[in-house]
Amino acid sequence: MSSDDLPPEPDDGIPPEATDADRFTNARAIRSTALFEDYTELIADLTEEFGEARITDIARRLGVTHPTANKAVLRLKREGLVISRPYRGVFLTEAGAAMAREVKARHRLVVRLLIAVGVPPEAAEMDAEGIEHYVSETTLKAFEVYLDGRQ
Amino acid sequence: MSSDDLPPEPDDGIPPEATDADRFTNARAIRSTALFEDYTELIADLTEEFGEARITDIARRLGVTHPTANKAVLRLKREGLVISRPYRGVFLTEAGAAMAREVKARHRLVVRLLIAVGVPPEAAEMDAEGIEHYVSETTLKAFEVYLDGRQ
DNA sequence: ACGGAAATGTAGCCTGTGCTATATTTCCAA
DNA sequence: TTGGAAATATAGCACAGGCTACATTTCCGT
Ligand SMILES: [Mn+2]
Ligand SMILES: [Mn+2]
Ligand SMILES: [Mn+2]
Ligand SMILES: [Mn+2]
Repeated sequence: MSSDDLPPEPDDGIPPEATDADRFTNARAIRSTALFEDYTELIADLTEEFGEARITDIARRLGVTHPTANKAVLRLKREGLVISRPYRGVFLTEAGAAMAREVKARHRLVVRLLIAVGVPPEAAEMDAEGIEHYVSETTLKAFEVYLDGRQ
Repeated sequence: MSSDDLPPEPDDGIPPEATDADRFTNARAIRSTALFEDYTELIADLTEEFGEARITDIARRLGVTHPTANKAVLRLKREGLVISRPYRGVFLTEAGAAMAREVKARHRLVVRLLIAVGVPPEAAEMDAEGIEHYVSETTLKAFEVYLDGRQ
């Protein structure tokens, strides 16, 4: 993103560990996509429930005003994640649907893992809404293995 | 924050579950403090290492430019988390130090738990940088219990 | 069929968080 | 001691993501 993906480092035998800056830069990058992930997941839910996702419903479920939801949908549109016509519902594109599926899977897995290690379901749901966005593919796989390994 | 803390709900026997909007609103609130948490934690680290935290070091470790770090420090100052004089180092106030301690404890606990369930240490460190901010007190307690309950 | 209510859109404001370019200050080595 | 390099500050731009106020469109009950 900012510097090279993984600077080769002069061959001094030291493994190219992730530096502090790498970690923070990674977290910042994720932060900027987290909102889109929540929107696509929610739009998928609403579409399943009602056949379409209306701006008002999106706004209410997210706890924001509708102008805020409307603006976000414009950004989603610009990114090719949704399509919509004025005064009509919002629908996911293939890319948007793919993101929704991916996020939903992550969401469920995080909740399951939290509950498995003893977190009360209510707290697990609450915390997962933020955590889900920061769980890497590697970590996700580890969660799966852990959850499978205890039937 | 936005509406009441927990609306009592007309006494219909239904337990006042956290609604979707509550979860998203919670996540948004946390998102706005996550940056401060990272700064205070980092300033504590630098102060321990070098006796003070210089803007340049803060910026480098976070992977941002120094004007960005400088502006953030102004906000931290306004919030009473740090003190600093122009062209000098940045120091935590008591409130800032308290936040740093709290965040660092959370950070370590999250990393430990991730590793305990099988996440590779490298990935655990990376993901924890984002996850740490979204782990509630309840979840943290559960992590402690889980980690203690295995030797 | 139509008129008011509900939904949606738009304008415009604010703050946060990033950046580059430039000015100022401090520090250090000759 | 002093001049250039390094560090820090400031100005100003951009965009995200909140909000309120107001305009427009759609929907629905009479
Ligand atoms: Mn979420
Ligand atoms: Mn989610
Ligand atoms: Mn962090
Ligand atoms: Mn941290």
